[in-house]
Amino acid sequence: MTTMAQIGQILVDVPTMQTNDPYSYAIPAELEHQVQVGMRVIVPFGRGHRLVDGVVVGLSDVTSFDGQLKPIETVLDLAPVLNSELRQLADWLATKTYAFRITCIQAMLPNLLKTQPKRQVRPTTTLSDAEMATYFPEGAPRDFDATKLDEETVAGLLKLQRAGEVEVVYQVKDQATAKTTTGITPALPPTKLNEIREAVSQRAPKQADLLAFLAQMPADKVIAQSEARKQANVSAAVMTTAAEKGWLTRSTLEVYRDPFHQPVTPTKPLQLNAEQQVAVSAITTAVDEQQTENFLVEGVTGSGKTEVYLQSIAVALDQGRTALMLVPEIALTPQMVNRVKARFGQRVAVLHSGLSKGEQYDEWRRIDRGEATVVVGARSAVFAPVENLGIIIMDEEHESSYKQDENPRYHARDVALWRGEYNHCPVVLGSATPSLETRARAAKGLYTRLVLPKRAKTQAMMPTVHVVDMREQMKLQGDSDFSEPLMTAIQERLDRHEQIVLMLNRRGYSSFVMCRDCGFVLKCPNCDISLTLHMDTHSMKCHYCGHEEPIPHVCPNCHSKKIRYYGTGTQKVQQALEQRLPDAKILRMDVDSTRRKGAHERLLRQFGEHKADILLGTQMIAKGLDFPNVTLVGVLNADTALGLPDFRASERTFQLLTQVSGRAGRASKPGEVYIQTFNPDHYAIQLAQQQDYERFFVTEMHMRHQGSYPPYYFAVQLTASHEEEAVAAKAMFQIVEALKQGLSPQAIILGPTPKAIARVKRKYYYQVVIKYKHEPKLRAVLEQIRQAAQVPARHGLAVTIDSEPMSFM
DNA sequence: AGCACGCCGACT
DNA sequence: GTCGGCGTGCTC
Repeated sequence: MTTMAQIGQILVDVPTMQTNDPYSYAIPAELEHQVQVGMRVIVPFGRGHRLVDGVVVGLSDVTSFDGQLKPIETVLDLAPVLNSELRQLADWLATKTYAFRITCIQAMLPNLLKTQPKRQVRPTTTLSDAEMATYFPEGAPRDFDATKLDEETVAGLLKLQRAGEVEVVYQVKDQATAKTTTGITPALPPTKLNEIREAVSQRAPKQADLLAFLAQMPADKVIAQSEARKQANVSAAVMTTAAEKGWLTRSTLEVYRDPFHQPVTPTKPLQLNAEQQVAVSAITTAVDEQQTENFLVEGVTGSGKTEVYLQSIAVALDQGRTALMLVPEIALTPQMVNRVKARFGQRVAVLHSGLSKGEQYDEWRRIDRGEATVVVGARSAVFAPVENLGIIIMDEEHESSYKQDENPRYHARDVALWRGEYNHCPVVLGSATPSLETRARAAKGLYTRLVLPKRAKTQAMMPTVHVVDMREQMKLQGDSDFSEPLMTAIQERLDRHEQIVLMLNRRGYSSFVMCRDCGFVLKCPNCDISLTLHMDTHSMKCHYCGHEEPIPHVCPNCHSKKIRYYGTGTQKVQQALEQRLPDAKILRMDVDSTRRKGAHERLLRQFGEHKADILLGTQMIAKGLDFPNVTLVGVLNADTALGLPDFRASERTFQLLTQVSGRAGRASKPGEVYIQTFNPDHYAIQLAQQQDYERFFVTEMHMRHQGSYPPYYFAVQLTASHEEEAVAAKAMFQIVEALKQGLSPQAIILGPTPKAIARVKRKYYYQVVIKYKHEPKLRAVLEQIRQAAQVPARHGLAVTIDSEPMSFM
């Protein structure tokens, strides 16, 4: 071995622009053999002895820093948690998303690997009884978190600190703990154990059982005590006796928290149809040849995309490579996971937010150790530490949940493409309704387009889609959530014992209270949006900050009693439906009814078992569910999304309607879809009715071209927020000034404007959007804005940069 | 982020 | 004259 490095380059966990580059730390002799690049460490940082955590990103013998180096305090890991690929990815991501490097690294690691820094205070001398009683009522040392203590205590403690009577100590706690259980191993050779067994008293049959069990155990194997007890059929007491008598030794055994303990029945690859065959062979050729060829697999629900994915993955695995499969969070139902597990068994690891932190960590370790070679997960799984990737799949690539809406504001698709290039492996993007960006890139030849036209299974007929003009319905029967044609169709299904899915766009978005006399709308005192009526709690709630107040019976503005609900929420629709169809069983599924863990799956299972006739829900029902007995799908208000001030409104509406239509009519029963709308002539609705994605793509591309929107232009959105509207507005005007100065005249600057919902959680939001084609100075200008935003950040001004935002709202 | 240093007004 | 407010710069 060559001489060990003397200096570690550490990215400290202090997200600022000045600490975005690594700092040099001395490696003490006793840590020389432990420290490796990619490990987490604890280092002293700043004056005093504040401890922070950090990540080793380099080792060297020299440094350009000419001051006194501080030594690394502790090494937190036994093995690196970030390999070379992920370290490079973090750097790329930081540049791409204008985020701090350490923030990117944290986004890549499981939550449990985040340390918890803690401050404590303790007396340095003997304090008076009064002081002890005031400041250390529960003894010393005590936690010192200035944000949680009252001002008086903080001030008092700081005073004592200045006087040198107390000191602040720092701790950095590593949360990463593996779950353990007691393991046992035979302490004596089998012959000896058998001897003892024969000598043991007749009145101790259980001890004899255990001895027999131990005798047949492999000598060097450790098994869980609980497992041994089951197999030998003995109690814990017998185990303890055996340990005391020296027959076995106990040890600590590391176990995984397995989130999917239920057994799955293995499946075999299905017979492919011609188009599927073409797709699989194109993809697997790229896998074979280790090419960074990327694919767009276009196929409607039931066209057999998943089978194409699974068989392509199988080829990668056969070559000793690994696979990553990304799905939207909402589609990560046990149904989906089981399908992959059924094909690849123990090799599959699952990563998503439904798992506990411990389970996430364990799945992550199984991947890290190479024990799992197929990873299925939501957005952040794109950072899974799989090595030697042979294929990356991203299902439902158009889903907006692939974009993270906090720092780092990355799109999982971009990360997937980066990793595909790094690993020389194909990336497969799949969707029935690809995002315009992706479809446009396929048109340019950047992705190979593979189309799966038919329904794979029974050639089930595509559903008939009816558009119901609600303006006419209004004239005919007044204000109702249900049109006549839809009600008739529902009744038919009920008579035939078939099932119905009804979708309401957006949770209670329009269920606000309005005064019919003066038009007054009850709004949240903290946020700039209407409060939503919740009949379950009999209160008005704000969906942004959670503010809650009683339902008004008198208008606060004009004191009229005609203050009523307006618009529609799932609960109100459910009530109306129950009234009109007293015999139908209705299941409601929205953010409120699925808040509890597992509620989502439970509701779906109930519906699958036909314990209800009608499933009523928000967008979430449009995705990933597959019930053969559903022959009618109704969209109650197709327009809500259309009216939003967003360039993607049509795209979203089209995707949603197409997707939900796919829920109707599987197997042998033909399906019908009713779309209720006030805009029956809108192209997004018309083309969704005709299920004509290609024409929608062409039409929408034309609209985007007209409006200079993505994918014709790149876009960056900047937001400034502050408790005082004037501060946020002023900051945004200054930003716009800087942009105008720095950018070329070709750059289109939209704004500054207050955001569509200008006030959320007591803060005002202002934004600007830059649309551009070629703007070499953009990075420099944005970095300068980022730099300048640091000073006012101390006074609560938050500036965010979102490259390629999902919407301009 | 969090700490010290330094510059200002209000107090013993 | 000093205590303590906050604005600013720096942390290997």
